[in-house]
Amino acid sequence: MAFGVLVYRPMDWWSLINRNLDEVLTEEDLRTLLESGEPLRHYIGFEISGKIHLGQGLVCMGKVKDLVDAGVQCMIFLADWHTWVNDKLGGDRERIRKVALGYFKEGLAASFRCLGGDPAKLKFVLGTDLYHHNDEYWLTVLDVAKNTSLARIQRSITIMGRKEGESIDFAKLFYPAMQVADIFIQGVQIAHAGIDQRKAHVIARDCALQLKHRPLTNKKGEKIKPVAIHHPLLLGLGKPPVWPVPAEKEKKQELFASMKMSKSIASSAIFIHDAPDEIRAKLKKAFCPPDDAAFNPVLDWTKKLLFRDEGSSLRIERTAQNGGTVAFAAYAELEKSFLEGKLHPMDLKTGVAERLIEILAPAREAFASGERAAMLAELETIPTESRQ
RNA sequence: CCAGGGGUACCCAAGCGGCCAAAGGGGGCAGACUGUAAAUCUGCUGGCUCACGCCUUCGGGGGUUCGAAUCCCUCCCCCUGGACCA
Repeated sequence: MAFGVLVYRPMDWWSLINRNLDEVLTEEDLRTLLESGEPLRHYIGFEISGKIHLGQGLVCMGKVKDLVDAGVQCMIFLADWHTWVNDKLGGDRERIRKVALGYFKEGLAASFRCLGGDPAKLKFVLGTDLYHHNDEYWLTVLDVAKNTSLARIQRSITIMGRKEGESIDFAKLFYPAMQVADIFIQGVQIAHAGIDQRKAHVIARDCALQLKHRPLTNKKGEKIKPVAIHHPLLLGLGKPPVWPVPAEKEKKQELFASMKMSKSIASSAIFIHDAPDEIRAKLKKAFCPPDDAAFNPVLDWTKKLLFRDEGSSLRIERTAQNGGTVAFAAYAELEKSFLEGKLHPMDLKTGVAERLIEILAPAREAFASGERAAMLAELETIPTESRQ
């Protein structure tokens, strides 16, 4: 649904922006923003780390779609510098830049099309371009650094997919401050990422009112904190490292992070351009306990990918012997049926696979041949991680 | 720059002159069992071979030896601490 002219309808904005999220920091600040009537700017940053999986292609971009529909100016930040600092893609800056503007940009655009969006409405920004001849940026990095502590930066390196306490080179300590500075230098009121990026956003909010050089301000010129919105992560398709999952909430959170879809474990993830048979095969191998809904990747995906929109439905073909074809009009209905044993895991898997194959058709076609196929082929020859 | 500890197959980790293609675990793959996966059990898991066997591996390079992952030299890298700057 295209919005030729922006229509200011705060309550619609609210539900679009707020839905399917793990958290909003804070809801009150978001409300204030929406009611201000100011044009809203959003950003989400991506490390250029390899193939685009469904968490990035459908969950991240799904939220971007909501924001675009709500009339927010959305920026997709291609974080080539961060990628280099984090030793991804072989640590070659020129190659990273090339993949960012080639494969990655094209892949995110194709993902956006899978969601029914028009990529022309997205603004892609490359880190290198943002920082070029921009002393203000590095000033902002230092301003952020002056307003947080070393201990806090060290704790925040989990945003890089690093373990707390892991030995790292010093450059990596710049990463969180750079990520925070990206928000302020671009003047975005809405910073968006997965819940795993929470620590960076909390630092941004905590130092927002102290910044001297590039504070975020409202139209009255008052300093404000950026609103942070965090979408959930998808579960990886494999069995959780600890099973059964302990009941304590804190442990659950930690564990959930270790169970997220990871592109370094190929069988845990599906990529936007995977072939139909790969999608079927990966789902067939997925962990799918018939009596657990909380840590069941297939149900998790069903809920987050197939029922993200109100009014979604899922049709599952079954043989007459297995109960015949069924359709579910809501996730809750499907989950109930599954837990009652009326919907067999294998049938759920094939149903989910077939629907995903449909959804991903635009991305698959985009990368099937020509220039984009070449970009993908080239990417696959590059090691994902390495120290220079 | 110094001291100490390390670098072994996809990962962790034993081995410390021949019996080492290299124990053990994990992971992966295949099969059995389940209308899925998991769990459990069986086999495979450097390359080429049906196989005997051959070839390439133990951070890089160079030596010693009939023979080296194992000893010596040298270089590189990682970790812990120290020194330098004061």
